[in-house]
Amino acid sequence: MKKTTVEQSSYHHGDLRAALVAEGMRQLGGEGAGDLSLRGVARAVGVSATAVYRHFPDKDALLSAIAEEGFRLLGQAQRAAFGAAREAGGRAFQASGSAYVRFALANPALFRLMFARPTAASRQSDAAAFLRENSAISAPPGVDRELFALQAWSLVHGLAMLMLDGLAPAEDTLIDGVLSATLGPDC
Amino acid sequence: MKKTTVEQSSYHHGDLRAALVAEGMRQLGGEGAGDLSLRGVARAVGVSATAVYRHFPDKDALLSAIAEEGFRLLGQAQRAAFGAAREAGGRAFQASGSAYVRFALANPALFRLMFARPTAASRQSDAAAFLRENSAISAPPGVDRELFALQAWSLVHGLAMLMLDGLAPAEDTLIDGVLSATLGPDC
DNA sequence: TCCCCAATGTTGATGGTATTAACATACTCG
DNA sequence: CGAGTATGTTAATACCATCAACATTGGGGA
Repeated sequence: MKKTTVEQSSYHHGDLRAALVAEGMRQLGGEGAGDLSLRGVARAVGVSATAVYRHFPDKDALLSAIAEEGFRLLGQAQRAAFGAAREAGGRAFQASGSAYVRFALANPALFRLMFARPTAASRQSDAAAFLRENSAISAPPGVDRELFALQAWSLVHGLAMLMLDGLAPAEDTLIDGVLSATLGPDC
Repeated sequence: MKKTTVEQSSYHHGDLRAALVAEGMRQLGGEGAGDLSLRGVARAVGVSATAVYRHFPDKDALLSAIAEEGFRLLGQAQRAAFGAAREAGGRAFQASGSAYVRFALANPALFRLMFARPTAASRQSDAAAFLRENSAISAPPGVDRELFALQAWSLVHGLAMLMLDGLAPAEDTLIDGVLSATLGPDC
C-alpha cells in the first residue's frame, strides 16, 4: 500500500536529499529574510532534524548544495537571456548581464547565500564559465578578454549587491543604463 | 584605588559600549573567519554576556554599530588615497577606488558584515557620500554624474566581492587594470 | 525465497546561542 | 548624605547544531 509513485509515508523518504535542497530553496525564495535553520527545513520536510546528517555532513554542506543549485539557475537565466536577445538581434551580452542583476533582485537571500561563503568556489567557477565564454565572444577587438570578463562581472555583481542593499534603487532602466554606459552600445 | 584612568576593575566598566565595538572589530579583523557571537565578545571584554543589552537592544544593533565604524574607516581610507594621489598629481579617483578594494581585501569579515545586512542603510549613505562627491568631480564631461558614480561604485564593489570570494585573484595590478580599463587613463 | 546488512531515519543528550526577568552595585544629583 | 537610575550580574527559557545509540527498511547474495 506504500508503493505509490510519490509521497509515500513510509519510514524511508525516497529522495530526502533533493527534498531538503528544494525546501531550503523555498525558504530562501522570494523576499526570504535571513538564514535558515537545519531544524527548520527538516521540520518543513516532515523529518527528524538529525536525518539531515544522513545526506550532508553538516549544515554548511546543505547550504553549499543549495548554493550550487542557485548557481545552476543563475547560469540558466543568463543563457536564456543571451539566447533570446541574440534571436531578437542585439545586445546579447548586455542582456545576460541584466539577467544576472535581475536574478539577484528576484532571489535576494539565495543570491547572498551563494556568495556569502568563502567555500564552494568550485561550482562558482562553473557559473563563471558562461561569463568568460561569452565575454570572449563579446569583447571589443583589441581588448584583453580576461580583463573584459572580469570588468563586466565586477560591474553586474557590484550593481546587484548595491541594489540588494538598497544603496541604489532597484530599477530595470538603471541596470541597462549602467551596463550600456560601460559596455558601449553594441554588446 | 579604582580611579585609575584606564582598566579599572570595578563593577562598572567605564565605556563598555566602545569596548564592545572595538572587540568586535578586533575579532573580525585581519583574516577573521566567520560571525562573532555576543557571548564571545562579552567574554573577551571580561563582562557578563547580558551586559551587552544595557548598550544595545540586541545582537543586530551591535553588529550595526561595528559596521558603522567600518564605514567610517573605509571612507577615511578612500579620502586618504584620493588626497595622496592628487598631491602626487594623478588618477585620484582611481586611487580611491583602488583603496576601496584593498580595504575589502584587508578586512574581509568586516567588509562582508558591512554589506551583509538589509538594514543600516543610513550610515552607508554617508559612506556613499564621498563616492558621489568625488565622482561628480571626476566624471568625464558630458556624462551623467549619477550614472558615472553608480557605475564606478558597482565596479569596485563587485571587484572587491569577487576577490573576497576567490573568484578573481586578489592582485593589486588586476585592481588597477580593471579600474583604468573602465574609467579611462585620466581619472 | 529468505535472511542479513548497509542505508536511512528516530530519539535522547550535550553544549552552544540569543534573549528575558529578577536582582545587585555604584555613580550622580538633589 | 540619601535616593534613584544607569549599569552590571545571575538564573532561566527557548532555540540551534551536532553526536551517539537505537530502529526500520529495502535490496542483494545464500
